[in-house]
Amino acid sequence: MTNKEITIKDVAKRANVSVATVSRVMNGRDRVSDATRKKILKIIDELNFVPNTMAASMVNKKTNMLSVVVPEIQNPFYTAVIGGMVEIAKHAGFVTLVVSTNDDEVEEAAFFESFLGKNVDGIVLVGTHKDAEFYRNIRKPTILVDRYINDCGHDGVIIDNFRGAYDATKHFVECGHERIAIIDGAHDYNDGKDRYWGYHQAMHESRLTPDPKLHKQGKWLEEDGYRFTVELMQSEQPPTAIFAANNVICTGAIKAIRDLNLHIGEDISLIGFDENELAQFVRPRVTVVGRPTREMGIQAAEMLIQKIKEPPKGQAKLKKMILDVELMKFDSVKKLNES
Amino acid sequence: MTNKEITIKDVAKRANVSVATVSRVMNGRDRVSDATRKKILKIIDELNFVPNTMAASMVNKKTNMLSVVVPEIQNPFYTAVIGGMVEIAKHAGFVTLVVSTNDDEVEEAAFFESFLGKNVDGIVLVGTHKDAEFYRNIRKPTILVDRYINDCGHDGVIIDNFRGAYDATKHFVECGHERIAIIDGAHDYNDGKDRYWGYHQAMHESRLTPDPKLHKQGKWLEEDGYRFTVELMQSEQPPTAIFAANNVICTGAIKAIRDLNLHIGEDISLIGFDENELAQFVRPRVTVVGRPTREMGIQAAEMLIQKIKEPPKGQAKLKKMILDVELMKFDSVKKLNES
DNA sequence: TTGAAAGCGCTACCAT
DNA sequence: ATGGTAGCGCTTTCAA
Repeated sequence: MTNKEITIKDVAKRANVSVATVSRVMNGRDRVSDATRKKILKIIDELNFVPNTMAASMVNKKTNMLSVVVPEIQNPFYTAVIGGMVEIAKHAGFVTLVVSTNDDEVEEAAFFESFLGKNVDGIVLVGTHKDAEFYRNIRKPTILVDRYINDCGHDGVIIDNFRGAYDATKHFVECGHERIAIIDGAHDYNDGKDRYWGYHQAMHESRLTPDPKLHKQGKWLEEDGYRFTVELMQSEQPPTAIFAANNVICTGAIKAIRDLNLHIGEDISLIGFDENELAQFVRPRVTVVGRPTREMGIQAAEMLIQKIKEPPKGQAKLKKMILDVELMKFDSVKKLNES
Repeated sequence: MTNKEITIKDVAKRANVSVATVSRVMNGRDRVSDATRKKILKIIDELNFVPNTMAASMVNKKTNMLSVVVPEIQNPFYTAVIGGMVEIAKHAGFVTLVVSTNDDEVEEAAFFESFLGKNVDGIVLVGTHKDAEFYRNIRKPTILVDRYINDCGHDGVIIDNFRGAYDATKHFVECGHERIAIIDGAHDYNDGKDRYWGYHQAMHESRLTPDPKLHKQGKWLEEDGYRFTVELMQSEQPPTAIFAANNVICTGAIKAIRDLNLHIGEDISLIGFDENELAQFVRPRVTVVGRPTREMGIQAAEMLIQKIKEPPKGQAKLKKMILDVELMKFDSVKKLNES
């Protein structure tokens, strides 16, 4: 009745060999006579023996599992990153586990304390912590994605946020816009901050002074995208263009514009950052700063696996891979300067 | 230079106590004199000692980690289920790892063979396999969600798919529709099959013979929702109503209707299954069969944790929890029977 | 080619 | 209250 797990010992006993020999045939690298190999294989099959990977891991200190830690699993941007990562990892023989931190530092820390955090071979991390210290305490191969903190002690895969925002803003300017609003969230991480300053610089270079009333800063949430768009459009001097600094803010903006009975590209011009379903759906399509989401996961996974296979000796220089963004133009920006 | 991991032994040595005592203070349940406890705690802190959870797990056979295995992590339905599960698990002291199988049986099987699959304490599974055999071979506490196979040997949390489809179809009928189309995918699992038969029964009860040409069966994908909607609307005798049997098929249908320059609730009536962003966005909103997605994750997690804490002795009866659905009516169904 | 045995780092039982 | 020690199931020298 007691359904005792069967172990390597049982196999050895039944085969009249030592556990060492059984271990050898399981791992294949050591040589074993053809006769005994076959015998053992047969018994393994009969007994339906599956080795305890944990015991093995205790000895050779690896688990063949990676993890990807993201702030929220609901955001399509992160699921795309995850998708890219999982695929690469799979081909390299790793299983990937996904962990969502709810953008909460405590939950993030808890993961690293957990069984999981302790036993993965490497981590791709979209971090929530704002202090380099936290990252420096991570002692295993880790790649930071999207959000990067300087002096964190790990390699990173990020995109050119500054340039994305800069290009978007310039595009507005080229089309004759001057009252250009930006809706963003806290500048806790480099990504958001860079986007703001990209906007800022593009404005100044165009000899446009950004009107502080046109900078709406809240959280990186759809509801704030909605709320601020309404506020902007109902203000005394509404903008002619809005730059929505991430995908969900853009979603909120689109909904607000619809509810205000305004028309994108006509009553108000709009550019979003990162693709999102609604921006693709509405007509005219919304121009967005496109970023290679899936590719980010792929690059991160490759860097990570590389690092696991050949641990850098001593203090290798940190690598920061910056992937390019591209302004995907549709018709959500009205040309004000054409007759 | 060799950054050797520090272990319980190091702590014991430094504190002049046995490893047993150190183990005791770590786990707290055995009693230790206040003096030594403090001394040991201090040393643990100084040495920055973190116990190796894997070694502990080898002894007490639990890892405090659960996993939730879903077919695709991009689908908002699954991320909602995951969200519910993770929250409950967290409160109970479990870390949850998310695994996506890409709706591929091989990948699903691979998970169970992996380090992860072997070492979680329990699993919430939206399975991809179609044979009960596969599930019966899973030897740990497992709860099947959404897709349920009879004789699989595990408890389940599912919804009343039949009734959802039945109610939707009835609603069409009550509004005077007779040419009611259904777009669905393969009937590999109970959920999809039940939806079809719910539709079927509602039709027959209403003395309407379902026109085979109005049953479009492809894959459960957005592109098929799109393609079939176009086909239906361009056919000789288009339907007046379409039942889109899952969330992404509904998304495809909405896009197709938009591209055909038709109007929902006017030129064509539409009901979807499960909420989706587009159905919420378009005006008029699309009526959908709402299901308690997050709640499914919550219930599954609770059942799972319960089962882990008190393993059922012998052959307990299997529990299948069926959650209710609700037709969320908006204005996407035209009333044909009003003057 | 194979076996014996020493761990991996921890827990839990049995002593003291 | 504390220590000694036998495992957990496997891998990997070292010998034979």
